[in-house]
Amino acid sequence: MHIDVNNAFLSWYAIWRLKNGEALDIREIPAVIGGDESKRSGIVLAKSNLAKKFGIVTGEPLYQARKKCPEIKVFQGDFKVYREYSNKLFNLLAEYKDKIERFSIDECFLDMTEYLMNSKLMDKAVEIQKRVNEELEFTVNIGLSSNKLLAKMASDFEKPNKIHTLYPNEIEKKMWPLPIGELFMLGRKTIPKLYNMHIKTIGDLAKCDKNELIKKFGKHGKIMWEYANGIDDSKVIYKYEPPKSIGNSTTLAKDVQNLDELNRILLTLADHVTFRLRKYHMVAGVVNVGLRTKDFKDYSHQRKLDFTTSNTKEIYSMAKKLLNELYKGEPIRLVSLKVDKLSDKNETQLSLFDTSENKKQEKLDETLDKIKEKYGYSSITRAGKLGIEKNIKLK
DNA sequence: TCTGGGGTCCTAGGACCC
DNA sequence: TCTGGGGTCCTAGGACCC
Repeated sequence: MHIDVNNAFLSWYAIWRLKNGEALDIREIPAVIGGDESKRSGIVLAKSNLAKKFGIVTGEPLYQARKKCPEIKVFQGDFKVYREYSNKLFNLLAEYKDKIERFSIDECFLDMTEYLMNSKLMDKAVEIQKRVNEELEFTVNIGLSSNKLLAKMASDFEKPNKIHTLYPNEIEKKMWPLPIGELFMLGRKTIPKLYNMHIKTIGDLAKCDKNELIKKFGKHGKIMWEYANGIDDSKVIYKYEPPKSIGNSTTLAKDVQNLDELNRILLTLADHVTFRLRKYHMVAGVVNVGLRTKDFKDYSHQRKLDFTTSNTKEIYSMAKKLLNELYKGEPIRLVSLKVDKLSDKNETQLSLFDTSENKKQEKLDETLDKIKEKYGYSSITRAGKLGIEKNIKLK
């Protein structure tokens, strides 16, 4: 069973507004959840059903959405609200299954094999949908099938508040007529290539020669052929999986063409990334710094550390080195910092160079983290950063 | 006032080893 | 008798997801 919240960010924000005394339900008007245009993050993150009728799509710039529908209302939303409602949904679902794969903030898979066997699966889906409607006051689409890919494809059929099945014997009728762009894992780069090969529907793709696709697209070719044929043997992953990488990036309100300023932005990112890393009790083995120019060219440098660490100063020191190698002096739109090759702190061998200076640094991080946990992330900051943070936004 | 932010996985090429 | 073959590790870039 795949469960997908309809217009998640917008629905959840709408409910939260109503609970906080607002009269207008933004689900009933042409509305979107969007970024902040003055900070150059003005894109559509979610849309109401009425906004969808105007052809507004997720990910497009707000100004384009406004061209499609001049009276569109834009709301900024609130990530804390999303997390709260997401948790409510997963707590409700936990009453049905201990095995839940949280696929994203608003999507999950449930392994309902035992219900599939005694053909009670549809009854369960109806019951879950009804409870979500009544108790949580939003709607979900539910997809049912014999594997994850088909269940996910099914939940994407007609919306909102619908339950669909897509069993193997329904593939030809329900999935093959759809345009290839509807298939999971076919994105904006692959679709035009397939179109050039006169492959326009999922059915066209399914009937292709598998080996030809592999020759042309490698591993991805194999996956797209299998998905088009409804083949997927992946399991519902219900165990906690620690993150493999942690990163933060920021689009700057104005392009920056100054290495010192980029370094200060990087320090802010380093503070944030390492704070999150330490919250997971993990250490990193690789540091990656990326830049996006004003023409949307992305480039990055990464380097392995001689040791693993979660210390702000050490990560920042490497990040700074990488930025200095990377930066060629052009106007920069976005700066990113990512740590990779993560491992559990307690399972990591102590560095041979675990000096008293390192211990002091670790103590400093710990102390600052505690203050941030207790009084809020921005309760304490660096003197050198005061005044520049208006060009950066971090949640 | 044109184009977010956080992730995972894959590929290609180069360095280096035996 | 100019330059094999197999492997690992590392880095840069890109595709895709929500």
